[in-house]
Amino acid sequence: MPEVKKDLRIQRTRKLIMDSFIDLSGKKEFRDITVKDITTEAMINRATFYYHFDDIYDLLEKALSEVLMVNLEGAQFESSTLDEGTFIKLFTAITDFQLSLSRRCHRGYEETIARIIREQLEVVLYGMLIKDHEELPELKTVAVMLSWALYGASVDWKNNYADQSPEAYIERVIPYLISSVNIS
Amino acid sequence: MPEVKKDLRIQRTRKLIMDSFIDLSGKKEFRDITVKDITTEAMINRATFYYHFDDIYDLLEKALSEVLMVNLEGAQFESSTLDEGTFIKLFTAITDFQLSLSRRCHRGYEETIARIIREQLEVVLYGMLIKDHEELPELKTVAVMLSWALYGASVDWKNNYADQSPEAYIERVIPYLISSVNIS
DNA sequence: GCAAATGTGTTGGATAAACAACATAATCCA
DNA sequence: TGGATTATGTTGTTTATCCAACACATTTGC
Repeated sequence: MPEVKKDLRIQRTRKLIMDSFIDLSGKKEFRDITVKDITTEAMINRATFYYHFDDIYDLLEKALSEVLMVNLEGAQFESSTLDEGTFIKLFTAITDFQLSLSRRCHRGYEETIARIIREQLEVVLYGMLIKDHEELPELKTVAVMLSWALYGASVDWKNNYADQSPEAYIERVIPYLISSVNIS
Repeated sequence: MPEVKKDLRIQRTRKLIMDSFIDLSGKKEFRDITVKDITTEAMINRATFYYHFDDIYDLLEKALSEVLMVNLEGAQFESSTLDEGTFIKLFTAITDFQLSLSRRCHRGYEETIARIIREQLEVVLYGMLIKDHEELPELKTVAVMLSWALYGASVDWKNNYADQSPEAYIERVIPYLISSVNIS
């Protein structure tokens, strides 16, 4: 579904850049990482960086999207519908992702990260919803709302319930969530 | 001294190939490694492999040379003359290298490996000899003989003295070696 | 405060590397 | 054995990447 660029050089170069960036993120804060650092580490020319990304924020965005997408694909959302089990898996994928981020200091970019997570969630959720129903504009909105809900829950879990497991946190709520939606 | 190719693409591609080859060598025997394996792992086109290397044996040769050269540079031969200390360091560099090889199964290529080690040694030894003397054809021959001597000693150590340290093995002999050379 | 140094983003021309296609050689396995 | 599959090298064309140079912003340190 993401338009796959096939030229091996493009795949390889993007991988080198992303890997270098993730590697550097483990060593210093985002605001201390320069394009020069990344291209030196990746052994590519700086001009080549700009061939693939608008700037370092564009890279941040795409790198995070990709990492999150890998997490989500681990939940095999593509082959499943939106039942309780996949709902829990989605939630833990988000919390896992946020945990891995918190170890790599992206302070000051919470807004960006939040948007990335929500946007990806939205795509995944919509993909699942149209398996049970048909393609409707209303389902787009449902996906938007559920993505905000899941993201908000992950923030709440991190701030107030980090002592219990993400699974426990979300399982606890699901029955009430379903009934409250059914009522309306 | 090795003609340094400056284009970043060349450096990067060679590194990718060499790293992939060394990586694969840790997983399977040399005779089971195909060019396809290497290029797939390195994410480069097979034709590009042949742009840099004649064939897989050429790669074996250059990869081994490079690894050995790194070992030898660790001994800082460039800044030193041929005294007892550097002699011992050279010897341990060789035995270290052979040990690392024995963990990666290059069975059937002992001849190639032996030649690579001797040729590299010869270059390094000659570089040291002309610091104490001047550039003479005779010193080339001395370098040849010493390189054979050191290599032969490393084989003997591996076969018959592996229970003692390389340092002990070679230190033990150096006094006799020097006097026997002085006599003649 | 102001140089000097370092980083950003862009360009045009040169070149390494991808791709696709081919012929041939080695390997597999029924 | 023999046919199928897989690996080896090679080639012409296309394209991604390099390089060098540029103008401009940001940071650094005296």
